[in-house]
Amino acid sequence: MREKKRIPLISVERLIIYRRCLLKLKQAAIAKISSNSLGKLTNITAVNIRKDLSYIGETGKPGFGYQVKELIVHIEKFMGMDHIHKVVLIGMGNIGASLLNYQNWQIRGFEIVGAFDKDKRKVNRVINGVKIQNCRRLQNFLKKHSISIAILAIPAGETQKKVNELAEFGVKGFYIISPIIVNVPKDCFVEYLDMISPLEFLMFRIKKNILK
Amino acid sequence: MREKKRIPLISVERLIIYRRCLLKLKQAAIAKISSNSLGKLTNITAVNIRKDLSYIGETGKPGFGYQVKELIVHIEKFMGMDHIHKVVLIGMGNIGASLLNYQNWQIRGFEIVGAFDKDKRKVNRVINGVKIQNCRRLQNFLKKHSISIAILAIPAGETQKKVNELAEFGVKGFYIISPIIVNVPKDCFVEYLDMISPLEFLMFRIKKNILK
DNA sequence: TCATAATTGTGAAGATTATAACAAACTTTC
DNA sequence: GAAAGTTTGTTATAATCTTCACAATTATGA
Ligand SMILES: NC(=O)c1ccc[n+]([C@@H]2O[C@H](COP(=O)([O-])OP(=O)(O)OC[C@H]3O[C@@H](n4cnc5c(N)ncnc54)[C@H](O)[C@@H]3O)[C@@H](O)[C@H]2O)c1
Ligand SMILES: NC(=O)c1ccc[n+]([C@@H]2O[C@H](COP(=O)([O-])OP(=O)(O)OC[C@H]3O[C@@H](n4cnc5c(N)ncnc54)[C@H](O)[C@@H]3O)[C@@H](O)[C@H]2O)c1
Repeated sequence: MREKKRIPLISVERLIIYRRCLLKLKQAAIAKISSNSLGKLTNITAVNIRKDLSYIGETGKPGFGYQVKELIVHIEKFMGMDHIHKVVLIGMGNIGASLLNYQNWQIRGFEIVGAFDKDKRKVNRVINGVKIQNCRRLQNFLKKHSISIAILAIPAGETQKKVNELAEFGVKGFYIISPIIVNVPKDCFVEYLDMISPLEFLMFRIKKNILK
Repeated sequence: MREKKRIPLISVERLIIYRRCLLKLKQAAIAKISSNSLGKLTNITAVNIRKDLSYIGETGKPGFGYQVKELIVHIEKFMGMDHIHKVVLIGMGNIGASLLNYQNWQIRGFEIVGAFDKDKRKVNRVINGVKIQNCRRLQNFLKKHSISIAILAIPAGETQKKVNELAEFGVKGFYIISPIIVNVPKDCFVEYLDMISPLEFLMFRIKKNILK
């Protein structure tokens, strides 16, 4: 038999959407769903969904569909969401504070265990039960709690510097909330969030009348 | 001659990145750049960049590269960023307030001209020079300023309802800042921002050691 | 129980996107 | 001003991703 191809990353991105949607179904006490119905809820074609799910192993029953709870577990297992991952948050301005106030971290698989800022006026303030710390404590904190993921919500101009520093402290994953692209050491991983570009993209689609 | 193919939307997403990067270069008084250097700055291959740019017409000079300022103008023209687009912001919680406090709207091509919340305690408060209004005023406001784009930063459960309402008021573009997928009328456009999924995706890549 | 309907999983085909290869155009250097 | 070096734009090729088509499996209902 030919070797099974690795799942495309774009399928993984959709798995995240499926899971998000399935969690809502579970909450609504809906026990089963077909690829067709899930497609209606996510605006993804049914066959695309089935193909995506086929990468993570058989999960459905012909003539029936998918057990919602089972499928959630299956996706989580595949994605390595076997436990709550601890992360630190750097930069407690508008976005940093918002993220710290976010109420659904657990369900998404994360916990913010440390919040840091370089501004002394913000240090020691408590947001949503987490005390903001001085950045000087970062190195020790990361070591003590063996954290390897950081969310950076600081000005774009500060970001590369901070990434370098954190990489030295052993951070392997960076989630950058700034409109900037950074360089990371070869064994590190980085993802970006530019909150404005989807709006620019939307504008373009409206102007050119591209409904997708 | 064969008809020129329409630009792929994925190329448009990259155009947005190029522009963002070029604006920084311009600010740093850098006048020219090659596809190669731009590739280093954006982590996109040079040939991919040239291909993307070829969709919007010839813009570079062989043996030289691109004029930064020219290229910015060219991209903006192509994308229809010929003026500042006015948008309204619905939901003045953590994210809504952050967005209203964002300092670079103009450079990204937008202006938030109205902010709305249903919570009476928030109404009439002023953030960054914009007074928060009661949602009841939405319809008139949209009409008066002929706004057709709304950013929704309200709880996921409220979003579909609000979209329906806004669509009736003539809004054509929706930027949804919630982990939810909505239905819009056929002639409407929607883009999403889920702030957490990139982090889930990052986690997956770390676990499976996928450096991209 | 058997026919009919629903639904999955997947190989093959089709569509889209990225990369390679290279001629043409421009710059720099001697 | 000719030769060498850059860099673009584009065609051809390769890789990736989506959709089609359909056999296989399960549920439903007469
Ligand atoms: N606010 C928005 O809606 C919005 C929208 C789009 C993009 N962004 C981007 O998100 C990022 C954060 O935005 P924001 O509005 O929260 O900014 P902000 O200015 O409100 O907060 C930045 C925080 O980072 C802290 N900081 C700065 N340098 C630091 C360092 N080296 N180490 C630790 N902390 C440091 C500051 O003290 C401040 O508290 C920025 O890059 C911004 O461009 C924000
Ligand atoms: N805060 C975060 O970091 C974060 C992270 C990920 C996702 N999100 C999502 O972003 C959205 C907004 O998050 P937030 O933290 O700003 O929420 P929030 O609760 O702080 O703010 C929501 C605001 O919307 C207002 N509102 C509610 N219903 C409304 C309606 N029908 N019309 C007008 N206003 C209404 C509320 O009064 C409130 O001011 C949510 O869907 C949330 O899940 C937030």
